Amino acid sequence: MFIEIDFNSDEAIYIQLRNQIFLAIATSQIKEGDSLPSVRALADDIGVNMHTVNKAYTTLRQDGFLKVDRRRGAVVSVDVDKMQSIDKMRAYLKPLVARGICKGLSREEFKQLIDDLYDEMK
Amino acid sequence: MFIEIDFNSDEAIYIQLRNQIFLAIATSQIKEGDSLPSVRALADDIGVNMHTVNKAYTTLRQDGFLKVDRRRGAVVSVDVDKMQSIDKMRAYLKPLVARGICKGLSREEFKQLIDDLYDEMK
DNA sequence: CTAATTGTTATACGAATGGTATAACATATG
DNA sequence: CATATGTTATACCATTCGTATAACAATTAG
Repeated sequence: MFIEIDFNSDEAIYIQLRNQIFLAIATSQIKEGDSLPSVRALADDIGVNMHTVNKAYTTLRQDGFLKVDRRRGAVVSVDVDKMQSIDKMRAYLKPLVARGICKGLSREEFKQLIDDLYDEMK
Repeated sequence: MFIEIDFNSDEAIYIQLRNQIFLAIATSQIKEGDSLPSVRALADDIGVNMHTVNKAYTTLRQDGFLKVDRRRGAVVSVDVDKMQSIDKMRAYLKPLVARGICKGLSREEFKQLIDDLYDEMK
């Protein structure tokens, strides 16, 4: 699989897992309609407990990235709600932009980062 | 003061505190060289424990936003290291951009958010 | 049909984190 | 000298994170 967990990170495992699934979807390594490994299989693969994977899947489902089909497992299915997505993103970005301004980052430097990351992923 | 804590938030108090200090510096409500209230005074003001404020101040100091002067208390003093700031910001932004791409946000919409937030703060 | 695998849920445990509560110390201020 | 400061230490409680079993219903494979 495409998952790499850093067990020495201060970031929770289920958060790392969630972020890497974001990344895999964004970079089309996983596509809409694809199934993810079962919680047990993935847990076994990356060497963590089943519940840790289940927690990642559950948050992804709640945030509208997965749907669970009894016969197909966890299927990538992204709910798109532009308004809500933008509102959430603004809330996430706000403290980061504030931090950046404090550190003297210009909006051009910020936008360059966005461009770089988009180029890296798409 | 300019601080408002949401005690029902799932975000840790010391994180909310830190973010609002970011915001206050970014919007020039607090300026380089200004002193922040003492940990005890601010704790008393917003109704939390001294140690919670101390934790926020400590992380702000470690991240180069404050310096502590024995005679002047916690003084706003932003260490600027462009390279390091950009590297850190890229790491913070990466999972957010991935999330945005999944939800169908274009890079223009992303940059618009950045512009909005900059306009709001500066 | 049977056995195995699936998602889901429940419970329990240990470790770490978040927040509170006192207390103490050295330094600086009035 | 008395007060307020930043800092540190300890203790306690609740919550979270991760792990460990276990069980259940439903679906799949043989």
